[in-house]
Amino acid sequence: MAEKRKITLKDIAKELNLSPSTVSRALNGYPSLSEETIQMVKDYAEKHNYIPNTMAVNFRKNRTSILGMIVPQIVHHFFSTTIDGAMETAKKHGYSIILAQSQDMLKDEIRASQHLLGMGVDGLLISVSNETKEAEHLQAFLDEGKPVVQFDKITDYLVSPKLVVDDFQSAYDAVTHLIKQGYRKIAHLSGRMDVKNAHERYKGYRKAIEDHGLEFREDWVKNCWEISEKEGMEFTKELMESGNAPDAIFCITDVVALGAMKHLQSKSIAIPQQVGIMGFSNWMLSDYTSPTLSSVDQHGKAMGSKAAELLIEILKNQDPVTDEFHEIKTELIIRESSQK
Amino acid sequence: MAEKRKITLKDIAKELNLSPSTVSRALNGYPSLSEETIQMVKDYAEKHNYIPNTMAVNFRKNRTSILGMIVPQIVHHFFSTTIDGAMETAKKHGYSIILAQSQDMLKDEIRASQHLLGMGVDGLLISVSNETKEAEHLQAFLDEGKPVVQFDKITDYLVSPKLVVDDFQSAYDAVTHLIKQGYRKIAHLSGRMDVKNAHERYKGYRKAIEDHGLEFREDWVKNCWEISEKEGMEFTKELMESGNAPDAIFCITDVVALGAMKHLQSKSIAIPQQVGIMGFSNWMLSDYTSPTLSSVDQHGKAMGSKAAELLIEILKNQDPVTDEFHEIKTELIIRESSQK
DNA sequence: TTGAAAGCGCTACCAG
DNA sequence: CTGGTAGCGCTTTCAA
Repeated sequence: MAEKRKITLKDIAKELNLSPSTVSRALNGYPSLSEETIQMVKDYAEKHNYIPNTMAVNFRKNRTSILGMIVPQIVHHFFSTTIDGAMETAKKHGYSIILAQSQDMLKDEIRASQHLLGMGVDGLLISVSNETKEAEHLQAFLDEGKPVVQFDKITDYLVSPKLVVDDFQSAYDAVTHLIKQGYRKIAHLSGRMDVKNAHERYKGYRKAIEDHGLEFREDWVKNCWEISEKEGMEFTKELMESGNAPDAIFCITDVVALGAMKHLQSKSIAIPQQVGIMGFSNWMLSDYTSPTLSSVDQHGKAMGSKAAELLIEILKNQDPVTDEFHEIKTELIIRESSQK
Repeated sequence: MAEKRKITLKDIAKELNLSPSTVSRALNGYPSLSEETIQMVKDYAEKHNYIPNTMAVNFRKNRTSILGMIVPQIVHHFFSTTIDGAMETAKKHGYSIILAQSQDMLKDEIRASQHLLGMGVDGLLISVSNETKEAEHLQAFLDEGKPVVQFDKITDYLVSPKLVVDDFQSAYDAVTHLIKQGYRKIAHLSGRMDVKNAHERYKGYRKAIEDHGLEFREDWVKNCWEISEKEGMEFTKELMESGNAPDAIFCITDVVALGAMKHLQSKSIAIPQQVGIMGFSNWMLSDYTSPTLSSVDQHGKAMGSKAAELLIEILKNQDPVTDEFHEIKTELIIRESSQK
């Protein structure tokens, strides 16, 4: 590989009989320089294709213009949209993003945090794993003066700006929609109750049921651990074969809803006529299933974008990291599976 | 934000009455040091939580241990799996990845390349945009001694290792499967003929048709430009309403196949009985459509992983960048849409 | 086995 | 308006 000797600031200075400082200033647009000097330097730099050495600049300024971003999984429609949004905004402000994933395991999240911290990222965007019940590894960022912004899956163990959708309200609205469609016996395939989003959705579900004078039954709530299609199938089977079959199911996320639909269809139970289904997250595939799946869109791209914006704002203004909450509006997407 | 003063190599040296060089050597495991010195330094570093300043190391060594990766889109099942694979392998070798997307536009690809080059990445993994018909912006990496590895969507304008699936053979096999199922009038919703993958698939389709003595008709080949569901619907409509309706359609990718299925279903044409459908790429949703969609899995994760491996290999051995081809095996996934 | 010292490329402070 | 210069933290010769 042919290494091409790169021209440096000093080279330009020597060639132009200027001092390195002057050249630096000219290139970085400082005010107190004569027009002609600036032009001369810029012309020369352009002509000789000068590229500043980023590593030297980073080193000197003690910053990298790189943000770290940790999500549970990259191969996941919602998270990939948040990444998309974060990258777009980061780019706009001259930042790059180094990605890492936790696979929803604390061990991996800690490893990734340390790696990113070691890399010298300027700040961190994170959606924590299901297992994250403490935040020492994140506090380490704050201790080094590097701000952290949490989004979607958050932990209260870290004082930092937090960006979420209103899971409670979204679930409430989704279930209310089912009720308005005439469903009366609504079950819930929920998630782990120690995971905040899941718990909020559960509360929203329950509140909607109770506000509308419907019966709340413990045995109509099933906790999915892996949030998988398989669990959706199995719990739906349990529900339907119990003495008290529901006439609608509100699912913690679309993949669980798919499992529910698969089971019902295998038993020739008509969706939405006999049983209505509501998902959550609005995965891309929800529009392609048969019947199409009603869901709640979380506007992942907007969320990623906003999270990056918050972080960059803190970076630019050297703001202190505070415990503020921000909300992204959700959108109820009504398709076939929930319309009687 | 409370900045905590980080301890440096010099601090350790002073404290231990050693020279910085000795400390550096101790920490980096040089051979010619006494056991006790090494232990003393390591203990001290550990105890005082010494973290080397990556920026200084990068600067000094003139490398970042960061790989650049450019894909057309991140929010795309196949590409997100390649990213997953690349990240996993990169991590294993101590590399990080900075992502960028081209949105399938040359302009954005060039911008991203320059950005990554400026960031000082050690090498580049890229799947080029549809518009990439020259490679100056990629050659710039090679000119600086930074290796480039292309994967999936490649351009011949750059001499570099290339990693692809055998689109020709995969298409040939997929179409052959349709023929064996008894379909005789097979159409093809193809892509842009100036995009290599698309052209290869087209050739595979055509060869399979001809090898089995079936009729090849120009008007059974429709070129999709955006590779969208909408195009899938429209071209399928055209095909079905022409005098010569096909009895199977081989689609350039799954999303086009979904469009085809939507149109057929809107006309109550039975899949796979009346018309068989074959996709390509094996998007996650192919397993959830009704009927489920047969497709070709490209093993994206393996591809990303292998691409990273090739790049890191070059980096480690300082190998020259050569024009070698590597192949990832595909897998024909037969589901309902293609089985009469 | 260890130390001294140079220097990577750049920025920023202090002078003039 | 411009120059001189120190120094960021680390690695790596060269010398001892």
